[in-house]
Amino acid sequence: MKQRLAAIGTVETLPHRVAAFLSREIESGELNPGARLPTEQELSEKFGVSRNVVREAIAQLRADGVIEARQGIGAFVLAPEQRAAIRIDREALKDTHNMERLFELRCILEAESAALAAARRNREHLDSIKAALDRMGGEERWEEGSIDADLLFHREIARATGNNYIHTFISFVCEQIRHSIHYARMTNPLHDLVEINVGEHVRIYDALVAGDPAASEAAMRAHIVGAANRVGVKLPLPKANGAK
Amino acid sequence: MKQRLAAIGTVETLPHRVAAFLSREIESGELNPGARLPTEQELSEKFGVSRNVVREAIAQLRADGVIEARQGIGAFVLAPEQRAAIRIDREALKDTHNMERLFELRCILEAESAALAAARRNREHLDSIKAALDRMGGEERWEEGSIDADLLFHREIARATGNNYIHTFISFVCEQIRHSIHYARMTNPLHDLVEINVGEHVRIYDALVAGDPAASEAAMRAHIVGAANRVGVKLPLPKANGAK
DNA sequence: ATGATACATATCATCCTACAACTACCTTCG
DNA sequence: CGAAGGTAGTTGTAGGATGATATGTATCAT
Repeated sequence: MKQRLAAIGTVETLPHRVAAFLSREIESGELNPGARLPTEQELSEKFGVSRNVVREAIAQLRADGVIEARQGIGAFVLAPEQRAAIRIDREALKDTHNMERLFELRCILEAESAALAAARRNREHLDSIKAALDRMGGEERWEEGSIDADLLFHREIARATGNNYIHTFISFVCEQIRHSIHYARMTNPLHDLVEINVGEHVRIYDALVAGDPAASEAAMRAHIVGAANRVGVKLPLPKANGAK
Repeated sequence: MKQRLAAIGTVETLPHRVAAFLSREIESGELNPGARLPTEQELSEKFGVSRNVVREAIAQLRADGVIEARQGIGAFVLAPEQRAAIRIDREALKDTHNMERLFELRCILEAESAALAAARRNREHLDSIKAALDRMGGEERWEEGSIDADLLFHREIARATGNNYIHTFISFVCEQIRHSIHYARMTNPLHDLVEINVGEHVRIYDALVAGDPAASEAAMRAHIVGAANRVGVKLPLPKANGAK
């Protein structure tokens, strides 16, 4: 858990800061696709860092498909759809509105995945899910261990779909929401009172055991809407009020 | 478009190769979470590259949250759920089975997003979608320009949800599928015969204009299942056969 | 003997210089 | 006027040097 906290409060290394700066310049439109970045030397002078640091920053942007560097010419901004990775800005997570959007995305992903999981889960999957459920029941409050169990519960369900990409995406989104809640709690301690609703989880588990896709989807949807509400986010989903 | 091709056939730079090697070692389980990586010097000797190259590779892995470097100690492998970015291995895209999984994920994302878009789209959104639709209709064959228009069509619908994360995720998944199909076509030229079904797109657009979430979702789902079939992928989705 | 302090070591973080590889542009020569 | 070649600028790679930080060890006072 110390690891986790260390990862959250990551020290801002120099290359990271340079990359974040350039990334925002691109995101905000100051550097349009096709535009050429300043040379590495210019950047190193501008930021007051060595060329090495600039290179590490550029290497990161290039790995993400944000820019393309061509030897002898320079580095150029690529179109947004050419991104090779999805990366979510930590700063943006501090905005409640973005947390709402994340919950919305999560609801879309997890609800239907729950239906898939219900159709494909096997004994081993159910056992893993049950184990996470039991760990969660131990504590009622929104404690670290309880949150871990909660996330594990959702990851295990995602794994039961047998689709590794679904697992990756759901894990990622859940983790981003975790961070977002983490920030919200720091600025507003009231959230400490929030509890994890075990009953909602049990209903999801039961539906998965029964192998009922529709019930699993409905239970998952209700749970995520409930979870969002408990942290102060209202989810205005059309599907939630029965556009079946 | 030349840019696009250049990006696909990206020259493998040394840091990229080192990062890919380490990444696979972690993915395959040879380096478990918590394990310590060799020192930068050891790695530079092992791969026969300068320490600078190793550092750029490590910077990349660290930015993705795959490893965590701690000054004075070393670099350690993090747990998969701590990843800060989603990145899909290009090699894996060459596997047809993975393409099927991607289509499944795409269907989940886009179907429900289409419902959201139907509820929230405004005039400007509809115009953008229509523009993409018109571009697509010009050519019948699966040509580059037509594919671009197709992807743009889907991106514009994702944008109409008003949720930037949904837009990002859908764009990303679509682009991965594009690459996957690209590879499939190289090894199996038969796929050249595949056409884009304009009718399916029109049905989606009409439902969006009508502002009908359920119809939009159904049309989108049917379209993606159809698109998957046309490239030789069968989607066994429970929702597809009426688990409403 | 024990505990605390200081030192040595290992490792990452950053900086610096140099050269190689590549590209665009300009010059020069036929 | 055209083409070959040279030159400057930029990224790619190499290697070493120094600073910052954590770990382990040795020394010393109590």
